[in-house]
Amino acid sequence: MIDTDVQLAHFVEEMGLVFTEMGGSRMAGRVLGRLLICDPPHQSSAELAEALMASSGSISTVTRQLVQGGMIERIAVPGERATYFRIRPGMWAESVRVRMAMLSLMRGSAERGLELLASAPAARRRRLEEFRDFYAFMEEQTPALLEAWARKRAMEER
Amino acid sequence: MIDTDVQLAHFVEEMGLVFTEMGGSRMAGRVLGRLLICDPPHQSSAELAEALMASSGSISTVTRQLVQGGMIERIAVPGERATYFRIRPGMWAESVRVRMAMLSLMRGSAERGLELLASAPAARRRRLEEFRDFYAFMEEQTPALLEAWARKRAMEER
DNA sequence: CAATGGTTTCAGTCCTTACTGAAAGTTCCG
DNA sequence: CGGAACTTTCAGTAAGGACTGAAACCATTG
Repeated sequence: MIDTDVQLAHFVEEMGLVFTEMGGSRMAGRVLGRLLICDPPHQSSAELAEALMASSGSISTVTRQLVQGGMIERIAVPGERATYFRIRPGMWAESVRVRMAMLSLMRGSAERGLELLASAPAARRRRLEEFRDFYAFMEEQTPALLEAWARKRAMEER
Repeated sequence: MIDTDVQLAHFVEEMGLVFTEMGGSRMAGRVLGRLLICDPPHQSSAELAEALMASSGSISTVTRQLVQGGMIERIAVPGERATYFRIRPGMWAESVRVRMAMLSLMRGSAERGLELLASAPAARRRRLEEFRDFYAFMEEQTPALLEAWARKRAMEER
């Protein structure tokens, strides 16, 4: 039916909004949304621009960001000028790894704070210690979480 | 020494930047940073405004947000007009719970997408299924993670 | 090597949202 | 109850970043 298209567009917009909610950019969410539902699973910049009614410029910047972030990848087809993009296999695990970098940013700040209070009474240091310990804990647990996900994936797939 | 103060201010600013990086607001990061290192551990709005060189207005809005998000709490002292704020015990676990709400937002979008492709071939649905499964998995694992953190905390403390 | 199809770059515009400052509101005290 | 200390509200401003559109760039084909 014809209004599947408009509903899919709606889904894409929703992804844009959810992404802004999570601190990302709207267009990045839209591109990912589109690449999640399109058929075939790869799209050229021009196709994305058309489908999302966005300028070629913003598609270019946002695809670059997503490629750098490991969320999507470029595909080249011999005898074609266009370069295509598709969801990168394993992108979800990758998104967690990216997030993990932020965890260690936080932990770093906590540690720098603790250095400043190196000679302060223990009671005053406690808040920062808990802060640091929490992010250290999260960082520590993340790899196991990703492994569990990989195992689950492997089980279900084959 | 006197330049501890300027270094602490530096820490506070760093927290502001890290927070923007994570999708929060700069001032929220500054307030949390300040509340992590200040002595005593509670501060009035006016004290925060002074220490952060911010307007009383922005302190008011940002403290409200942080209270609603479970990051800080209000303290009232009898016979005092000022209301004080301090880091809420357990704020780190709370921050994960807040984040978990976003996970379920994402899963919700994935599910709505899948409904749209209900009658599409399995190959086309696969990307969305992985998307949904991933966030479902994360949501599922989070409580256990928080319990592990709580246990660790309890062990070390007493 | 010119022409065409496609992508990137970049300067400028627009939109959003954080922040300010002043006025209004609240709470405690004499 | 009037006044002082403090906080919240709100309209307006400022700052930052996303997006556009046009021009430059690159690659493939005749």
